[in-house]
Amino acid sequence: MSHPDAPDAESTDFIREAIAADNQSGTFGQRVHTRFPPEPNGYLHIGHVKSIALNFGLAEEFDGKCNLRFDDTNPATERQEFAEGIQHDLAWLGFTPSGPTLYASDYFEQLYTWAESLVERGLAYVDDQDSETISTQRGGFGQPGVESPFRERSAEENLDLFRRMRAGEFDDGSRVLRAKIDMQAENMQLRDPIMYRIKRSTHYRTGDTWVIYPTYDWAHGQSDAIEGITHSLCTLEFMDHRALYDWYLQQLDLPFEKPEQIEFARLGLTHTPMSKRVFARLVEGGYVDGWDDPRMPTVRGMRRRGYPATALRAFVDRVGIARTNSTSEIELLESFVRDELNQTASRRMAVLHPLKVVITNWPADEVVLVEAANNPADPDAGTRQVPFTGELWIEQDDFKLEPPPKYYRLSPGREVRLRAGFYITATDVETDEAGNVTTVLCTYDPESEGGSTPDGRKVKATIHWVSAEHALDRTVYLYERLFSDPFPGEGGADPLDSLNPSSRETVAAKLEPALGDAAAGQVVQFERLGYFAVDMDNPSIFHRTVGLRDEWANIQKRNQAQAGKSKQNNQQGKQGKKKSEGA
RNA sequence: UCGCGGGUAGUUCAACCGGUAGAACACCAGACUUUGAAUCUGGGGGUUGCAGGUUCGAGCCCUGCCCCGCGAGCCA
Repeated sequence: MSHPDAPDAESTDFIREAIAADNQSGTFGQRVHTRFPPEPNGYLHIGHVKSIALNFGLAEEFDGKCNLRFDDTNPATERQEFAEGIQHDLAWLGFTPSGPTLYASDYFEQLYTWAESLVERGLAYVDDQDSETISTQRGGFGQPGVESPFRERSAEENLDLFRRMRAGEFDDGSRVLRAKIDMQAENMQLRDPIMYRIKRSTHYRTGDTWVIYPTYDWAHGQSDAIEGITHSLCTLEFMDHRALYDWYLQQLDLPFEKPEQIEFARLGLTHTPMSKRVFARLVEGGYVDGWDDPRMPTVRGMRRRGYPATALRAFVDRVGIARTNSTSEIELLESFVRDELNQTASRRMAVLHPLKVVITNWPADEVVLVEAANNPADPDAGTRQVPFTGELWIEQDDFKLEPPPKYYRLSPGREVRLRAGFYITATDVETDEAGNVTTVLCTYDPESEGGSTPDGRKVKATIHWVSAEHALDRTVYLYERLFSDPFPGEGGADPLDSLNPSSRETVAAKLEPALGDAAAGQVVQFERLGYFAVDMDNPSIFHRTVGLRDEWANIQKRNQAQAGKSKQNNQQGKQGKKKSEGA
C-alpha cells in the first residue's frame, strides 16, 4: 500500500518531541526508560489507561523500557489485593513491564541511608512540632513562611533524633524529618517539605519493620533514579513538585544523568468522575455492586461490561497527550468500543421487551430452521440455524397500533421482514382489559423464506424475533450513564448528587437458542439493539456494553425537542443561564 | 493576594520552530442496505480568549489585559 501523501500516522506530542530532542543531544545516551507508578490503594481506571499507554507506548516506540513500580509509601491505604488487581488489569490491557514488578517499599533502606546523608550535611532536620503548627508556619500564597525553632539543630542531634525516630522511640506524629530548603520560597513545595513521618501502621509488604515512612516527594525521584528512569511522566498537579524532585536528586550527586520529570494533563471524561475517593464511596455506599460493576469506569468494570482492551487503548491514543486540562466526551470512547465490536462480535437475535406474535396461517407445530449470518460483514464468520415457528416474540417498540410519521415497522396492515425469516403482515391484535396490545396476529408469506420474495417486492423494515417455543429466558442489564450530569461535582457539588437513579434496568429477555453457547465474557451483537457481554461469572446474565447508533431514536428525540421548544417559547423568560464557577 | 501552567470547530487534538487553519468523534444531508446498524459520499460549523505591537506576512514573536486549572497533607 502506498499513501505517499497520507499524514504521518505516528502520533506526536510534546513529550515525544522532548524525548526525540534528548536522543538528539545524547542526554541519556539514547536511553528511554519510563515507569508506571500506581499506588496500590484502589483499582485501575480509565484515567490510568492514558498514563499506561503513554509510558509503555513510549518505551516501545523508542526501543526502551518501562517498569511497573508500586508507589507504596503509605501503609494506611495500601493493600496486596490492589497490587495484584492492578497487575492483572495491566496484563489484560496488553502491557508487559520490562522486568519484574518493582516496589518503592523495596527501596526503604536505601532511602533511609540517603536521608541520613542529608542530615549529616545539614540539609535535613528533625522538627518536633505538630502538623498544625508546621502547616501554619508554612505561610500562604504571597506570604513568606516562618522557620521552625528546630531548624538550626546540629547535625549530630538531628542524626540522633532521626535514628531514634526509626527505632520507634517517639509517638506517631510527634516528629518529622524535613528537608532544609527555603521557607521564603514562592513555590510552597520548597518550604522545608517533610521527608519522613512516624506512622505505626502495618505495611502490606514490609509489615511492622518500619515506623517511619518516606513521603511521596522523597521517595519518588529517588526511586526513579534507582531504576535508571530517564523520563518520569506524571500529571499536571505535580508541576510544582518538579523543583523539589530536582533538588533532592541534586543533593544525592548521582553518577549518572538525573531523570527528568515531565507533566501532562490527566484524562477527563464527561459523566465520569475520575477519583478513587468517589469510586470508593460508590462501592462502600452500595451504589454499585463493586469495583468491577459494569457501570464503573474502572478497568475491571469496563472489562465486565464488554469494553475490549483494544478499544480502550485506541481511545486514549486518540485523545493524545497535552498540557491542556480537558474533558473528552464519553461518546468518543463509546465510538471506539462500537468500532472494535462491530468487527469482532457475532450477531444474534434477542428480544428485550417481548410482544407476542402469532402467525395465523403457519402450519401447526411446524419448525423451520432458517440460516442466519454470524457477521454479514465477514463471510468467514459463518452462519447458524435459527428455529422459526408460528409463535414468536418481537420487540414492543417494533409494533404500533397507530404508527407515528416516519415509523415503518409493523402496524396493522403493514408488511415487514423478520430478519433471516419470513415476511409477515399484521392483521389484527388482541388486547387486555386496559386496551394494551398483548398479541399481534399476522399472516406470513410462505414464499418469503430467508427474507426475500420471488416478486422482489420491498418492505421498509426488517425486525428481529425469537421463536417463543425455543426462546431462552435470560436476565439482561441495560445500563445508562452512572452520573447524569456531564460534569459531576462541578462547582464544588457532591458528585454523588448527580447519580442517575436508573443507571441499571433489569430486563427479562428472550434470546435465540444459539446464545446458550455463549462463553463467559464473550461479547455479541443483539441485532438492532447493541452489543452485549456475557457475564464473566454467571453466563445466564448479559450486560449491555453499548447500544447501536440509533437513527430512529434521534428522529424521535428531535421531534420531542421540537415540540418542547415551541411549548417553551410561550413560557420563557426567567431562568438566568446557569454558569458554573469553581466554588 | 503570590507562584506555576494553560486558552485553536460542540469535544479532543494537529498545523514542517512566521507563509493567512486540518483530522477524529459529534451533528446534518444523500447513496447503499435482509440490522433505522455498518459502509460510502457530501455538508454545516473557527474574526486561533481580548486589545495593541513587530513584520511584506502572526495561531506561532513582543506588550498589556481577561478567563480557566493547580499549589499552603505528616496523601499520592
